[in-house]
Amino acid sequence: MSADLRSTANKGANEGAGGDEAGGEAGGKSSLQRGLAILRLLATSNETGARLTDIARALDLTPPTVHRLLKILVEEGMAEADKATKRYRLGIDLFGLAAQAGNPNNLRDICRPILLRLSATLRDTIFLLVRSGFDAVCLDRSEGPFPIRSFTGDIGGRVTLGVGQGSLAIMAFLHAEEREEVIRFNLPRMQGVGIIDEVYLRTEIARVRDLGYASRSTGLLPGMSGVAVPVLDRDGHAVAALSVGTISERLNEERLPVVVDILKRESAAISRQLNPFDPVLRRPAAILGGGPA
Amino acid sequence: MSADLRSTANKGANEGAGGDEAGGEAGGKSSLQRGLAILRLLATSNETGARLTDIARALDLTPPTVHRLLKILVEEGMAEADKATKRYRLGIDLFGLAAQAGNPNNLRDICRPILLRLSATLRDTIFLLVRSGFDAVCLDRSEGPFPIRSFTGDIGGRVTLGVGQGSLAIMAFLHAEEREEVIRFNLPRMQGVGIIDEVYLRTEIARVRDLGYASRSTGLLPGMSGVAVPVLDRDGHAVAALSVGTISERLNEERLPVVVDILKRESAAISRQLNPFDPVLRRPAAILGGGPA
DNA sequence: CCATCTATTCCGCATATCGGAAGCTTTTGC
DNA sequence: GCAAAAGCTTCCGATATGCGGAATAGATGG
Repeated sequence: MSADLRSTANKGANEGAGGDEAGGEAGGKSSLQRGLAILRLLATSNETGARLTDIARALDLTPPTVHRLLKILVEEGMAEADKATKRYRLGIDLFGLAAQAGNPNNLRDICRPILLRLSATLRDTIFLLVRSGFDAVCLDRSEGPFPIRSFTGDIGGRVTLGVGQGSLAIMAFLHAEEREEVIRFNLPRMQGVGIIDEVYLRTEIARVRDLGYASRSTGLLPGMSGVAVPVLDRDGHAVAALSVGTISERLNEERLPVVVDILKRESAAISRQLNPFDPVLRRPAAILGGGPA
Repeated sequence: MSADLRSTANKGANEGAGGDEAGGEAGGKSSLQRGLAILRLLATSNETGARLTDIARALDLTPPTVHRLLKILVEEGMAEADKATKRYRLGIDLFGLAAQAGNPNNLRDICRPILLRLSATLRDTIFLLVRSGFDAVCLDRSEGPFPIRSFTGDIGGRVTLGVGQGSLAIMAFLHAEEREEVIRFNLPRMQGVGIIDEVYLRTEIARVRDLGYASRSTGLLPGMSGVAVPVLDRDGHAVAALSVGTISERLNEERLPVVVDILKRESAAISRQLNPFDPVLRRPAAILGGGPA
């Protein structure tokens, strides 16, 4: 049972009153927290949608409360009610919000064509990870055509920083003091999911720093492997990572250097776009060059 | 009955040419509304971030209130505080939410490669629009290399359904009764932005239905034009639209048929992916749970 | 070093929120 | 087709919750 990839990890540290333990589902007390809990719940059941009473039960709230909160959420565009099926889904307005979220320099937009290209070239799934606190978050993903895929990391999914090649690549290229902070905080969280031994972790980090990429054959899943390179800012610190997830056979001694080479080249391309001298013109923009298709 | 239907009515679309209207009014009354108002405000200032007092002033709230709400939002991962600059930004968790939002059948994932390909082929900006209530929402976008671009529609942006080629293409292929409902509701909203005349609108819709694509030379912006095709479900009703926005010169009599042809082909490809016989295997097939790439 | 602005804490008051109960609608079961 | 069950929505009083003024602490800048 692996760690949770979903965002449910953030249980508030505030367990004030005893209250009901049990499921410990959700919530907090403020209506804002409850509203957000509803949104998170909807996110997990968006394919089918959730009914009002389902939500109430899952979050241990009463129907009237859920009704009132949902009404607000719908009015605000954060949720949508399918009148026909009486089911609620996340609202599209959230989409507009998130298009801006946690996306420094429009990293996602910049990287998207590159991800597409990489997944087509390498025929494997490519991930774009960024750091968020003590986690790495999957900012984007592009599936390759290879029939066996690591499903790892839906967009928005989190991993403990240091677990997995992508987040290891990020960690290796953080500021030294930040890295120390992360190691200190994350070591306890890694129990059972990855590295337990601090010495080993530090050795790995040093190796990644040295090589410029992360690739450990002993993946979390038997038979699966990954290789990742950091995306560096102009100071040489990681802002993100490009990661390939595939079966171990496809990262053998012969192919690995090729993949690493390609990844590094694309990463450098991203860095270049991230650090233009003039931050305004981010696109090449060949003036008037556009002939008919 | 009636009351709760007007989901999308309140919020103005944010597409005025650069006119960014300060996030909007006071949050309302409930703390949930206020919290969401803060998120929306953060979305408009994400590049730079917003300070606590800025938010307080913009939303007409007191600093303590904003402070408390922000604290909750940060705890819940919906906002992030840059301790260094004392500025708040949207949190990455929003990203995880929105990856699921308003995205039936993972339309976005399916379409992304196609958008990329289209923008590369046509050298213009391609939009993917879906219907949301009485609006069309930009679900994705891929910029083409042509130096002059239609600014229309950031991701998440809304347009009144019926205004613009993309939303016209959707409207033309709705269920008849839905279309009537939309027309009735939207006609008043179109004053000044587009069609005012119901007869003309109906003529246009009929033409689009007939031709299978929407392309009016008289765009909203002088000199700019668009061409769009619907993305149909297996019943022949629109679930989305693919739209090209460019300058009128690039959609002349010679090129237009070519573009339309390409668009139609890609749209059909999307429809095919949308309507697999087995709706289950749409997802890549998760193998176990757990680790990052 | 003081002046100014901002972020954070505290606390009493009032209001917004909660949930039980009951009406109303839709679905289920027969 | 009817009765029963489940779900959705409205109402309303009690109370917890969130609000904002005032005060404190921290940052900024002259």
